[in-house]
Amino acid sequence: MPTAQTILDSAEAQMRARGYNDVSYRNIADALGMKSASLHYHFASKTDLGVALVRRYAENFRAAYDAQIQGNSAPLATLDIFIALHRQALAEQELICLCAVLGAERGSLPEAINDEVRAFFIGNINILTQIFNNAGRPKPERAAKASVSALEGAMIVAGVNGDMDVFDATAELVRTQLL
Amino acid sequence: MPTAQTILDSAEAQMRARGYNDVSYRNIADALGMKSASLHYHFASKTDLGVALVRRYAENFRAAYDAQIQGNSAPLATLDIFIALHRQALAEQELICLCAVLGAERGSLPEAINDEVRAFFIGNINILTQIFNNAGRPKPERAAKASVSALEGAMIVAGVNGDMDVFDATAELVRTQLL
DNA sequence: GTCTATAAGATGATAGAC
DNA sequence: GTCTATCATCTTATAGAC
Repeated sequence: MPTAQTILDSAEAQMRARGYNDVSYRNIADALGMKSASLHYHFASKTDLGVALVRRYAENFRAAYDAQIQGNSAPLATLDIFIALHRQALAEQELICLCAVLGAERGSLPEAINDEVRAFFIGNINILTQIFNNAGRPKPERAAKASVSALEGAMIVAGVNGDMDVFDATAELVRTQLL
Repeated sequence: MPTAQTILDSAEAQMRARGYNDVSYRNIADALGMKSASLHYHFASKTDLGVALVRRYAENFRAAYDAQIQGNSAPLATLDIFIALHRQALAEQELICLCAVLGAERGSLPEAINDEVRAFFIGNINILTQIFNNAGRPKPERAAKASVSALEGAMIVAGVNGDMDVFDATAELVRTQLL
């Protein structure tokens, strides 16, 4: 595996647990048995690292979604795939969404990173708008905005409370929009 | 106004915009025209400051809620007050909920602070559980968990996207549970 | 590509004068 | 209560050897 990818892997895991500002080049280097100076060869600045990280995160999410929807699934089945994609890492590794973390720290982040976070949210809103639209729901974009918000918030509250039922109850509310 | 309160005021405004880890004793002191050493007289450690901050935030929220519900309002009217309490600071000052920010940074915070954040979420879930219960809704606690999650997430996504409609669309979804 | 060495600045925190 | 002065440590980042 290319070193740049292992750097992003470590950065992602740490930032999803502790936030952008608590993760340093040293933290990441230590976790990989490297020196912090070496990381600057792959990502000249922390901003570069952050931008690359969110971009990869969004691409991976989209790729996983595209791989799981087989052509013309029913809207509810497609929504359940979208929900499951959010649920996974939270249940298995207690990791919340990278963009929920970065979105909460927005005021301290370089605008280039905020732009990528926004693109992730808008991309997900677009995915869900299409699903709700296919189901013939009125105002599909508003349903999509509410769904993205609910699921992002659910990861944070479920994480703090140590209660996966918080996530599942929220997912149920999101699903009612297609029932 | 007591100095301790003005310190908390500045800390709250800054942390709700930039996160816990990007706000320092120096930042707060500068904003107040003081020296960082002086802050340690009022809050010996940053953990003490954080705990006091979340505790005051939860108390203020609860007091504002109690002041606005007049005795026996209808469930939907009461829910709208709860929603409006979340909407205010976001619309007027672009400040998201303190506990949404701290919840996102959970893995880097002292456990004493995480405990206060959890108490805030549980307190709000209890408030909403009572509202949904009064309305005769089945599984009122699950509706409450979903509502808290949705509103916390809505503040983050609305903030990043610069789109208050994200919040309002989410609030609408929360309200459907009483329609 | 990775290292050592280093820079300039920020951080939470303390001691002690006023 | 607030200050000056100071501390040990951490931060992002660079220069240059290997």
